[in-house]
Amino acid sequence: MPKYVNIYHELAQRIQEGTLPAETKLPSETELMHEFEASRGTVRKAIDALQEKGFVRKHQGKGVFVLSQEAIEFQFNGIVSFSEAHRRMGRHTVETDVLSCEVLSASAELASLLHVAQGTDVTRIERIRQIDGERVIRDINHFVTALVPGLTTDIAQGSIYQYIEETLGRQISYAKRKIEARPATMEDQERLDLHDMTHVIVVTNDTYFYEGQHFERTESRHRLDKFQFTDIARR
Amino acid sequence: MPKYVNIYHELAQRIQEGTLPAETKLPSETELMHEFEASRGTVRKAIDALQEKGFVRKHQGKGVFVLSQEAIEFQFNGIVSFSEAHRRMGRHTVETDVLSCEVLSASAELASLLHVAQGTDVTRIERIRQIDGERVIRDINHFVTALVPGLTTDIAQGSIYQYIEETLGRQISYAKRKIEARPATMEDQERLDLHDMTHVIVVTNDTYFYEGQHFERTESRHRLDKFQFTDIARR
DNA sequence: AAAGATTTGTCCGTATGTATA
DNA sequence: CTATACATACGGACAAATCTT
Repeated sequence: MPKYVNIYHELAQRIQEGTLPAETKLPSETELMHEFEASRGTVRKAIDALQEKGFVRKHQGKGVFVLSQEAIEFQFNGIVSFSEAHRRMGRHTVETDVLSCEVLSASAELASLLHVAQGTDVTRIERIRQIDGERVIRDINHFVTALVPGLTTDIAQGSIYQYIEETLGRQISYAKRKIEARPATMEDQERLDLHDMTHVIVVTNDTYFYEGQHFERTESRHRLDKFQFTDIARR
Repeated sequence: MPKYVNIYHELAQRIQEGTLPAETKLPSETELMHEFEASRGTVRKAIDALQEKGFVRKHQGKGVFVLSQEAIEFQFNGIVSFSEAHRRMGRHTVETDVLSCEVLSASAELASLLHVAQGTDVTRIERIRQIDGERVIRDINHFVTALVPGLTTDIAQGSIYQYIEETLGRQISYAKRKIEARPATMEDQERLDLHDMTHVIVVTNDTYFYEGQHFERTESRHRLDKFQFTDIARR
């Protein structure tokens, strides 16, 4: 592991333990150089990483200050899958039913959305998520089969992202999200326990690999009262 | 301006102009060193910034590759105010009515949310946003008065963030957002044109200064069919 | 108010390691 | 195996912002 990563971990740990409390100043770069027997550039790289992750804030001429723990806890933005998201919340029963998992030929519309040629093989997966016994989320995934081969019902039952990253060894880079409310369709009413709610919240997700290939478009349809999205925006 | 920023701007411009098209490789660090008469570290810092902004992707041993224009256009995440957001969308009439702008004493609940002592002065602003003549958004802001002094109805009519950054000269660092659907309250029904819609989408926003001070909590209540949120998540 | 010390920001040059072609 | 390209690390110099004397 690179030296600056070790320094980063060491400092991050001190901050999380409280050895370096919020509002206090980090040792100066010169002091850290001596403590870790590293060059100034290496120490600076570690501190830059700490700032990137929201642990500290640098001020020219003043020093480096530890930010509040609260700011640090909010690092769980990024791409969050359904199961990841609910593990964080309170105790809930979560169950996934895979309704279908099939390879089909991309229509003109879908091909355009996924940036592939019409007729390209696409794997379509439809899943229902039950929380505490109620069917409240309906996920419809479309994967470019050539980029994400070997999908099965079994995999869809668990975490598809885990399969992509660990089994296929591909790295996910970024996702574009759109969140909006839409009138519930007939299919939504059939497959979800909507009670008398007339709308659903639709989260449209386009996900890209590190190399920039667009490999997925997913529509996630949520019952109004079971939807929540949390996020942190930096600038 | 620092040298690496100049190099960054120059390369970013070439990418946006198409002089460096997507999928192609950037000149190597050695070549850029000669072209810009800069050291390797300086060139690397510029390239790192390009990658941070989503223009390029670095690959050890291979080179630096320009990403698609589409990926680049999606840089407008971050903290987006109402008026900024609608300038981007199509042609719409947007009007803001300031219902109230008053300083009050923080209740126990509000004080806890804003991390201040109970009884601290808080400026409360309530605004209605009309799009194409329909009242569809209701914003309720709470600012810590000591941190954001001098707010008036006139300022609330325009952009409060612009006032904070330009007039007060303070830098906004990050915002925590929560998006969820809630049953419409009586006040929502009075002050918005909800027609028969029973729910609103509530965006709760907590905003922090660069120094880490929590200065604002805002609730933005949207009519279901006029809400849309777009965002890009990197990891 | 001015001078000096401290701390972070930028830039340079060099050397070596690691992944890829 | 060799060459290329990016990654890491070191050391030194000066600039800019801030704090102390």
